[in-house]
Amino acid sequence: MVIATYNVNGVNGRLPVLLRWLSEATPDVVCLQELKAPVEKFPEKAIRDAGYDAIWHGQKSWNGVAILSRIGPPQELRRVLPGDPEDSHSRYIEANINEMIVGCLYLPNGNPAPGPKFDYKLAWFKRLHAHAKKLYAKDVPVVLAGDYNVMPTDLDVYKPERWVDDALFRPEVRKAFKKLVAQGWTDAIRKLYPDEKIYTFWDYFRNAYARDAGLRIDHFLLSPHLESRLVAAGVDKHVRGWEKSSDHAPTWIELADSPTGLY
DNA sequence: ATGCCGTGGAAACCACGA
Repeated sequence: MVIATYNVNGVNGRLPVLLRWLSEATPDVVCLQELKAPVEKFPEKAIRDAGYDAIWHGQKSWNGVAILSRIGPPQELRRVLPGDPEDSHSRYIEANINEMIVGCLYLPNGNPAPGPKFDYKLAWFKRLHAHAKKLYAKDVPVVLAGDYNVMPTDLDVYKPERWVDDALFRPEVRKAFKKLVAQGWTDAIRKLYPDEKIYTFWDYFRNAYARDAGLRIDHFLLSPHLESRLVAAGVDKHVRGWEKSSDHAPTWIELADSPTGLY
């Protein structure tokens, strides 16, 4: 089974790219971020025609997350990260798919830092930490996939010294990610490739993609049930080179069949 | 060091992204 995460940067503007990648890669489950579309403008029919059931949580102009599946309809568990009734951003959606919990998240960018946006990012991280802890305690297969807007280590940035004061790389944020993983989660890409430079994002400007001036900010955190089944992972980097591409590339993991064969 | 590119929405510019 292949699970992917892809920050599409506008699901309607990128629809041809998304559909092309879906037909080429045929992932079983896909977490999308940055739909940039209200709930009623989600391209449900095109996604369905591509063979996917979907749930989504959008809002006008910004944010927005979705979970696609071609192995059975995602059963929605929640569409809000608990802990702040005032939070109006659509940044989290969670589903049960064949006895596996899939959390799709779009963590706030946080720039400029310091400032209210950075405070919001850290607060969101704290809520994610609390929720992830509860999910972990369920002792069931869980994957938390999405755009974390964090480069966990120096290896995840083309030029770390340039990013030390950025909200994606500041010590507080790296520490928050580390603390989250320390609950017992596995960073899937790093588990398989502990020493390799692997990026999931390249800026649109300054020729970043051609220079491979990238960042690794899209991650999969796996509970122990799924970590034991992890057989492959990668980034569909070439998609970033397509016309009208998002600035992120689709990132994926492959899991061996479960012992029960259910998922 | 920097929004240089790109999106969406409103209004012919602005907010936002990483």
